[in-house]
Amino acid sequence: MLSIGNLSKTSGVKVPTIRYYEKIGLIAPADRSQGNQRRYEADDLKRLIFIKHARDLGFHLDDIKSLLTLKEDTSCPCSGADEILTRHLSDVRNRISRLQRLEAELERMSHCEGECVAECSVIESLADHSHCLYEH
Amino acid sequence: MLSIGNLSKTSGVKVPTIRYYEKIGLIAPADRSQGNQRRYEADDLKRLIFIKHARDLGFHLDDIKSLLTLKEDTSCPCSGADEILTRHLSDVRNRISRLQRLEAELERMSHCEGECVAECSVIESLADHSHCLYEH
DNA sequence: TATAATAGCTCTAGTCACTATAGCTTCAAG
DNA sequence: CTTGAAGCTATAGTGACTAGAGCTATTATA
Repeated sequence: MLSIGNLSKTSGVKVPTIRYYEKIGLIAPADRSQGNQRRYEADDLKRLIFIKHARDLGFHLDDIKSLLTLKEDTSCPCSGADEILTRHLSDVRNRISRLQRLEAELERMSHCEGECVAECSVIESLADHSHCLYEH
Repeated sequence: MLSIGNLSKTSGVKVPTIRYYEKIGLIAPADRSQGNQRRYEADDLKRLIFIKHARDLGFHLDDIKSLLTLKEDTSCPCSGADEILTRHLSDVRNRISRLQRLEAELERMSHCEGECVAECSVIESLADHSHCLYEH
């Protein structure tokens, strides 16, 4: 039997976040002690670690909910899980390439040599889109 | 004299977003027509394009506010602008490398070959952190 | 000039995934 | 038995918008 504080320490998920997950129905309402405090078991910890792990990997709570449902239902083929992952992976790749173009742009803008703002390349670049390397 | 709709079209910033920017003080309250509709001039368009541009590059509104202030004050040296940019650039680089580690992890997890969830590598990977390549 | 469609107005609430605060109660250690 | 840490609920705030309701103004066409 774990208190919410211990569950938090063991899982790495903050206490208010655990309560938040309960509130939105991502985890089941916890059992309560006589004094109305939450008490958890090993299974709850497992579920929370799964969630933590998926969040660290950037999955949305919605997708995590779906993954947990798939996990529960041992009969159902896992193509659903694969689809969620594939979608997420392509999303991540998208974000990477957008950020890399951004990086190039920012790199190019940086290291202003002007002394006053009138000559500041940073501000000039931001003001005038036509200097840009790519469309955005 | 531009209506908010035309300002929106020309700048690429959505109408409600323009009103939102006014509300939070990022742009000055617009002049009004006799019928109380917002009317804009060339300078307002310039400022909005600056903002749009900086947002596209991922700057926070707070930083954009600072950049606009620096832009206004033509006397002040632009090291402030350079600092904001440098900070943002390192933030972008951070995000890129985190996403790349993520990508590797997701790639490794993907293409589940199991038929039922008990064998699904995606779900298994999420449940068991010890399979991971890096700490997260 | 009349009318209808489009655009604009304000205000409130919702999004996502938490985080912070206030004011209270319970628990565990000494 | 006391004290301090941990727990409880409920509400509000974050960032950067977005959506909706219910109204008014402008503009294009008949």
